[in-house]
Amino acid sequence: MISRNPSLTDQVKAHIKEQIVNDKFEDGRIPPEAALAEGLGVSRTTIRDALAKLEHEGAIHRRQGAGTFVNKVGLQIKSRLEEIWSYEQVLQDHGYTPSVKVLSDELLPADDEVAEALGIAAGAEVVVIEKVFLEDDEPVVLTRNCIPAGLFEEPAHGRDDLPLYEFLEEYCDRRLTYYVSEIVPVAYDAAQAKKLGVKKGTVGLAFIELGFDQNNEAIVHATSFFRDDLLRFRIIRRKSGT
Amino acid sequence: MISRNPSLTDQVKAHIKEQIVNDKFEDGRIPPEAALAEGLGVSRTTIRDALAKLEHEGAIHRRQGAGTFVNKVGLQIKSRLEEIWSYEQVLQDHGYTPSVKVLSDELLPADDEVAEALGIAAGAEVVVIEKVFLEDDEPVVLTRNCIPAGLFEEPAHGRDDLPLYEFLEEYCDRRLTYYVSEIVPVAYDAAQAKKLGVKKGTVGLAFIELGFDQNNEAIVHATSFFRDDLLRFRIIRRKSGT
DNA sequence: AAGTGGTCTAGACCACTAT
DNA sequence: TAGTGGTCTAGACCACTTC
Repeated sequence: MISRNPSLTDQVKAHIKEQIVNDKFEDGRIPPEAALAEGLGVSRTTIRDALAKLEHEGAIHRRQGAGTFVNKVGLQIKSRLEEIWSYEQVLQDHGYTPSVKVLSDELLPADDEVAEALGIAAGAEVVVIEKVFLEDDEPVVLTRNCIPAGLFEEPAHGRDDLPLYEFLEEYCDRRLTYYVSEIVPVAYDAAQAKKLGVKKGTVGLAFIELGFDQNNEAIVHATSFFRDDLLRFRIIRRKSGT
Repeated sequence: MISRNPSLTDQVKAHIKEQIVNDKFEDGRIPPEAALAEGLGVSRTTIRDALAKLEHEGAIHRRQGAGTFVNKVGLQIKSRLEEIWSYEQVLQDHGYTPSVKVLSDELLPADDEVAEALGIAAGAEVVVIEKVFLEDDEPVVLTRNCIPAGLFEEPAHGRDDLPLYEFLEEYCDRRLTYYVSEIVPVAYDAAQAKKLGVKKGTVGLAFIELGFDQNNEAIVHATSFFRDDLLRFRIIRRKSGT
């Protein structure tokens, strides 16, 4: 029936997700795992892996002994904090048509905090790209990315408007795999407020984060500032055997 | 070797985690899955499930073809946003010795927002418990929980200082299984500032959230306010095939 | 070429829920 | 008691990294 890559599990997941969003399951009840497995000609393990992913992102709810059900509340959640990858995508998910404006793209000596986080010498050069994401000329997100200059094999001319992970893949040959993000409430200073189109002192959310590549090396220090009146983040918090 | 409950997977996970934190693996390299499976007398699936959980919480890093490694950065993260369950635990993880003070415990008519979120009639009665969590008499977290009065089989006398999930299990016979949380930056008003021991207008983080039970029913509406100078949240953000 | 993690299968049994 | 999801096994093959 199906080809590899994306994996069988991901194809099954997409298949079930599609049926969910198109409301194909009566009473919000999803068929038993055994029935799904037989119906799609795959093993129950594959079905379970797909359902586990759907449950994790809040689309379904499973109860041992009872069954698997569509989770209406979870389906409504846009911009799940732990899954944010590109701000263009976040804005699109909110129904906006996003655009991006590069405010600056400079080679600067790293300040101490950034240098330590990236594991480079204090004062070593970093490429600093400042961007703002807008919808209909209204700023929603302001970002500042610092990338060690040593990572570049050649100067990156003019493509600094690319999503960061594409930019890093293109010019540094590194794949961004995860961020460790600190969530900080801030009152915007004059400079930030101007770039975000709000009054000085307006309250907003900031991410201070470090991005790592496939070899678990820190490759980017990023700070992002958000318009709380235009974009809010949600997250599903579960009990977990830490 | 081992008994069920906690599951084999969780026992294996705890076993490996212990070796990680005690630095038993040379060069931060974790043995191949096949070796772990043979060594512990379990199947490779069980090992993989345990490693998947450890990777998800940031303790390890896996690379196809290369191996499995200890993730020093991830290990240092306390208070991972998506895993917070009791604030006592959060404060303990930060090395504080927490205490809790109940500010109020009343039966009130629900306001419209809370009533709609909980799916009860506007003005229906809710039990409202306001608590503050402290370390050395210094407030760190302020919470306000609203529980539909109809969930109580008997009045809950005096045990409102219990962690919320224990309280709900004890008096309402419901197990809190997950929260959907909205993350909001705020400037504290006079009343909030006084309870948190900060100046009016201080910036902080708030959670506005809805807690669900094992049957996916909303059972509690909660708001929490934090002292940003004493407690910060972190999260690992990964690419995920949504 | 050897060794690693990633995907998938087929099947067994357990724990829990409904009726 | 029947049916559901949860755990675990043993084994096959694939994709990728390392040497």
